[in-house]
Amino acid sequence: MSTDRFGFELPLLMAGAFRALIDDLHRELAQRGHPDARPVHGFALQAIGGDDARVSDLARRLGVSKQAAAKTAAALERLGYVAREPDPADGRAVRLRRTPRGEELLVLSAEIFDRQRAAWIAQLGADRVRALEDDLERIAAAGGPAKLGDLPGWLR
Amino acid sequence: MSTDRFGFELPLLMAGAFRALIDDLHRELAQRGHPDARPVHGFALQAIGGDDARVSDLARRLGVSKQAAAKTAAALERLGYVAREPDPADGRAVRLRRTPRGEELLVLSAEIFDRQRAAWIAQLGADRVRALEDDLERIAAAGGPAKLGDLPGWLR
DNA sequence: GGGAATAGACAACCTAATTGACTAACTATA
DNA sequence: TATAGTTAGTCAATTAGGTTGTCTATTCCC
Repeated sequence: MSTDRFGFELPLLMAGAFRALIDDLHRELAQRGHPDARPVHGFALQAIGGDDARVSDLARRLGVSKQAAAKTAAALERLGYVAREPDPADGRAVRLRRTPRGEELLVLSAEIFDRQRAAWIAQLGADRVRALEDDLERIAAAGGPAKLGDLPGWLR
Repeated sequence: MSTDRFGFELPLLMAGAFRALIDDLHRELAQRGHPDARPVHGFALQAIGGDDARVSDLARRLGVSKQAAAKTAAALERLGYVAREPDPADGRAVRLRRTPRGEELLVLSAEIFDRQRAAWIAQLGADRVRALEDDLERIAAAGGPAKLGDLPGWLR
C-alpha cells in the first residue's frame, strides 16, 4: 500500500491513466488499418448509433454545438466512417449512417478495450479492477450526468 | 460489487471522474476569488516552482514548445499570477516569478484537492482510495512517463 | 575574437471548440 | 390555407491552445 498522497495527485493519475489507455488503443488501431482514427471519432460513431442519427442528434448526444457536430460529421465522412445522406422524411435534415468501415472501427475498438481490461485484471485482479470502476463511477457521478462530450480535446 | 462491465467503460469513467474533480475545483476557485483561473494555470504555476523559472524551463517541464509556454506565461501575467522580469544573469532570458496571488491560487487549489480526497475517503474508505490511486498509477505508468503537458485541453 | 548554441519573439498555420447571423424546410394554427 | 414560428443545418468570425519555421540578441567556449 502506498504511503499517503497529496490530493492533487488523484486527478493527475486519472488523466495519466486515461491517456495511457487511449494512446494504447490508437497505437493498436493504427496498426490494424485505422491510422487516422482519433478518439473523438470512436465516441462520435458510438453516439450515431446503429440506426441513423441527424447532425443535431449527434450534437445533443456529444454535448456540443450543432456546428461542432457538423464538423465532426464532415471529418468522419472524409475518413470513410460515415455516409451523409439526405433525410427522406425531412428536407432540412442530414442523416448520418455508419459505413462498414465505421462499424469495423467500433468492433476493433471494443476488442482492444476488452483486451486492455483483461490485461489489467490479470495484473491487479478482478476485484481490484471492479472496485476501480465502481469508485471511478461514484466520483464521476458526483459531477453530474456524464456527457460523452466531456471527453478530451487533448487527444491529438 | 458491480456486474461485469465493458472494456470501453474504464477510460470513460476515468475521464468522467477527472472532469468531476476538476469542475468542482474550479467552481470552488471561482467562488473564492479566482473566476478566471483555468486548470492549465495551476499546473503551469506548479511547474514554475518556488524559485523563478525561465520560459524555456516552463516549456520543458510542461512538455510543450517554447512558443506555447510563452503564450501561457503571457496569460498568467495578464491574470496577475506571475511577474515577468528580465534575468539579471542572462540578457536573453525572462524570469517568471509567482506573484502572491499566484501563490494563493496554488494554496487554495491544494486545499480544495485535499478536501476532495478527504471527502472520498469518508465515502469509500481510506483503503479504497489508496487502492484507486495505486491502480491508476500503475495504469498510467504503463503509458510511459507522464508529462504534465499530457493534460487537458478539454477544460474550458 | 569568432563560431556555435541558446533564449525568446514574431508570424503563419492547425484543430476543435464557440457565438451570431442566416437560409431552407417543416409545423401548427387562426 | 396562408402565415407565423420553430427547427436543421451552414457560413463566418472569434477564441484557446497548440504546432513549425524564421529571426535577433545574447552567451558560451575555444
